[in-house]
Amino acid sequence: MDDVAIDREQAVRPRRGRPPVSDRQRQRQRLDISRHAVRLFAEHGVAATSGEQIARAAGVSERTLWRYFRSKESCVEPLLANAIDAFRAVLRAWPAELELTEHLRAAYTPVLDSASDADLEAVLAVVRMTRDEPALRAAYLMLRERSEDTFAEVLAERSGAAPDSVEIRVQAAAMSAVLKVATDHLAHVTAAGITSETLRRHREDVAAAVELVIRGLSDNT
Amino acid sequence: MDDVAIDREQAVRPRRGRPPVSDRQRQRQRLDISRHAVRLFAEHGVAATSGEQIARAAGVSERTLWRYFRSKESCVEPLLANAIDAFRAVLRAWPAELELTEHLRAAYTPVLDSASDADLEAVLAVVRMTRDEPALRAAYLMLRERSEDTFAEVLAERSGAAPDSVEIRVQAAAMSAVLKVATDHLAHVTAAGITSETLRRHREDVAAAVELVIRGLSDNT
DNA sequence: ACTTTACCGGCAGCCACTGCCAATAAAGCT
DNA sequence: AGCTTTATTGGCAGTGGCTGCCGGTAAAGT
Repeated sequence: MDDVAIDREQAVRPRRGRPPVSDRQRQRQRLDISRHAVRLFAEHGVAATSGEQIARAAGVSERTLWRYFRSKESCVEPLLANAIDAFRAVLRAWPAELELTEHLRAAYTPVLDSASDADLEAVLAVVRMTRDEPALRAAYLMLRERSEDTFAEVLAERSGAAPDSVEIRVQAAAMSAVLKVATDHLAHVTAAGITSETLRRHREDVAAAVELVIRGLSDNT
Repeated sequence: MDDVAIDREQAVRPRRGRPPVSDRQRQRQRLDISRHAVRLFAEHGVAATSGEQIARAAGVSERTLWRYFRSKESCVEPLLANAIDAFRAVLRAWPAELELTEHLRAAYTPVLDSASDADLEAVLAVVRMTRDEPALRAAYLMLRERSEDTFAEVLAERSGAAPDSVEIRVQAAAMSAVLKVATDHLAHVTAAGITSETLRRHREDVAAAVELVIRGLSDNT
């Protein structure tokens, strides 16, 4: 009765050897390394931080570091991805009866749900670094683009259009672009410190701009 | 009387040694290398193409190759930048009395002005490759973001707002996002060959989407 | 205990990329 | 025409990011 639940993949069927590390734990490990990497990047710069240093700081061998990350710069991904996921989660929770602006104003806060303020500070530090570190900027832009898929799913569900239609893709990309500009701005104005006022203003900016973009694009044809 | 004209830089003052290569010629050289690199990337993939191969194909030493490009993937930049510049030029030529949609419909053609059709084919090939080559995608996204500055200048001049204001940045980024999606789509549908019908449709898509984005965002406040 | 499966660390090596230096090209001056 | 000056080029050695490979070990089942 317990190994009958063969739904997909290899199901629960009793396996033989050592079980693979759970995705949960793997992501924890990646996030931990990410925090160390970002700190080192901020302290000494990306070029002056070696993979060996990151590995030592995180308490793993260099070999395993390269198993967890394909490049030095991609070490910042887990932290940034968490921040972006926070917005994706808010978007998914968008109730049908509400205008998007209202929902964002009520639910969107750039402080990560389960993470500490230190992570938010680190994320903004990375965004600030992307100004002078092209490799970091590239990694950041790649992450932002990946999030467009989720945006497209939600927007498609709302409008009834296909998630991979050009119209939906355009809306998702435009929304992502708005978030990028707003986040860059937030990173810039918080260089001297984060205040609740700047965060409030950021939420307001995002809510207003996203609404305008989506309204403009969905009034189509 | 002839070395008095010190306005800025070194002016016209008769210099002594070998003159530096003109930017014109340097860009020609970069473009030439770029064509070879893209061809090799398309034939064997990025990973299987070495810097030495690119250098040999372009007829320069490997050392000078690295002087012209900071990374292997950035060898695609000149070709892509030309294509993006074509749109920037169209945008700059936007006459005051015309709606943006009308202007784009009339003036925008993704065929490069002074370059051959082979270059357009190569550009679309690169965009197609970015689907499976993350490094190329990253380079592509970086170029697109750089073009946002020019977009912002033009849009700022139109609306009277500052080019680095959040509103203008949002418009420029959204416009860039629209172009990105439309270009990805064009690259996808032209995989089997370019027809004038697909190009016409592309122009139509871009004109319509850009207009909607800008209209939505500039009706602000 | 024994087998099986998966993660981990060390080692050797490839290659992208850089610093350094000698060689050469292209200009002006005498 | 030589000499001087400045800039580009190419070779060569070295660094470091990153990978393939392999043996050791952990965690499961039998």
